[in-house]
Amino acid sequence: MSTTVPLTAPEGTRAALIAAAMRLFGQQGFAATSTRAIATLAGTNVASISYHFGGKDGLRQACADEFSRQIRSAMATPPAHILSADAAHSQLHAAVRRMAEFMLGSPAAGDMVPFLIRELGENGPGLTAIYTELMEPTHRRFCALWASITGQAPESDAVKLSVFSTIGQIFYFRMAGPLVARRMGWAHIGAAEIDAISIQIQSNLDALLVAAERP
Amino acid sequence: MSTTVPLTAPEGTRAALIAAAMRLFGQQGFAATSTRAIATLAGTNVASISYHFGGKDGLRQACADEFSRQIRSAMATPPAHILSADAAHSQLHAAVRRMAEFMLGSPAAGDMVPFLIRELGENGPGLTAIYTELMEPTHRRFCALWASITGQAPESDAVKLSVFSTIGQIFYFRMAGPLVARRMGWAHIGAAEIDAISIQIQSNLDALLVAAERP
DNA sequence: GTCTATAAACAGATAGAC
DNA sequence: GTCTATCTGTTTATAGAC
Repeated sequence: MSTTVPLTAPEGTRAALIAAAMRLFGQQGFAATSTRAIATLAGTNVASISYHFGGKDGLRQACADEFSRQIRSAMATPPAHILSADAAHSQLHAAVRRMAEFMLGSPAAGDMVPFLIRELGENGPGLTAIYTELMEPTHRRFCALWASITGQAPESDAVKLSVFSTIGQIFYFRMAGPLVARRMGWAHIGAAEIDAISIQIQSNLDALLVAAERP
Repeated sequence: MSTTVPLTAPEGTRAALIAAAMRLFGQQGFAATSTRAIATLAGTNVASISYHFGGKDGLRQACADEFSRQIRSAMATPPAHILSADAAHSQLHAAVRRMAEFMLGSPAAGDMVPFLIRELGENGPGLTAIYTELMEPTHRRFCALWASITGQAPESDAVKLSVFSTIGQIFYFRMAGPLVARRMGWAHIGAAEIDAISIQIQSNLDALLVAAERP
């Protein structure tokens, strides 16, 4: 059913294995994916997995590392100096919108978002690297923007939980996508549907910000 | 690490198998769980799985059915007639709070919530039954309450997405629990932490309702 | 209905040729 | 570095005794 997007241009067996594993882990989950299937998709043999990564677990970790690496290079971290409330508001909106479109519009994200979702659902070992290198900085930056808007303390529990609430909506709509589509009467989740969800999340964000400004 | 709660009082091999499978599927996922482990935990033999359920897949479906059955009997569906905005507001708050505590405070929910989370993450076949028998009615009821409060059309896209946004937060805090705890500096998610999350979600709910009332 | 024993396929890891 | 062949253990499913 998924459009058979070709794997990333193979620059060596090692990279091909990571690309193949990321796709299959994301589609079927870690336990359900055999090393043989990975090797076949990568155009190589099973033994190369042990050679390059020490085993299936090592390949999983390598996928998580590659995930963090690609996302970090894709998301240039802006300076995020002290901002006016209005500027922070625009930045936060843009960031949330970008994340929503990235998470929901998988074609752009390739095989990485399904992999992340699986790893999150399975509480995989790769999450530690992804957390420290990607999630924690992102969340911290969102909190800083949030605080610039509402005047709250950036690292207060209230701000942290509010940011999690917003990010959580994005993740939920991604994970429960099929169920949401069914309830909404959507045949599938295309550009229009992603737009509707994204707008809803941004509207929710504003509602939360307004409430936080007037406590 | 998890407190070794005894399985539900074994009333026959069939029930014991379902209880054991629900726990192991929830803890490790479907693919990572062997039929032998299930049979051992259930105090029976592997062959009984094929006998009673036709195979591992049949057992998974039986778990999903049992899940829906238990939740439906636990959640008596109130009449939900036409309500004043205030009454609807109280009911919606109570319902969201109950769901949050149920989803986050797993001991009360036993092995069912982890199973549901796994099934959701894996997009398992059991979800169809769970959706039609549990999620759809619940979501519909929430929408009705929401509409009674804001005056919107109960089955409008805006209301449906708003309800999903609220429910989604609960699911996210459950799924990403370990990550959230780490960022919050929580050693674990106990009663106090569940309370903090629940209060946050209810506060978010109010913010969304206020925004919906004044468009 | 329950169980033991076994079948047949598959898993991940590795030895060793090239 | 890459590959074939193989080892060892495990998987689900089933045959057949009780």
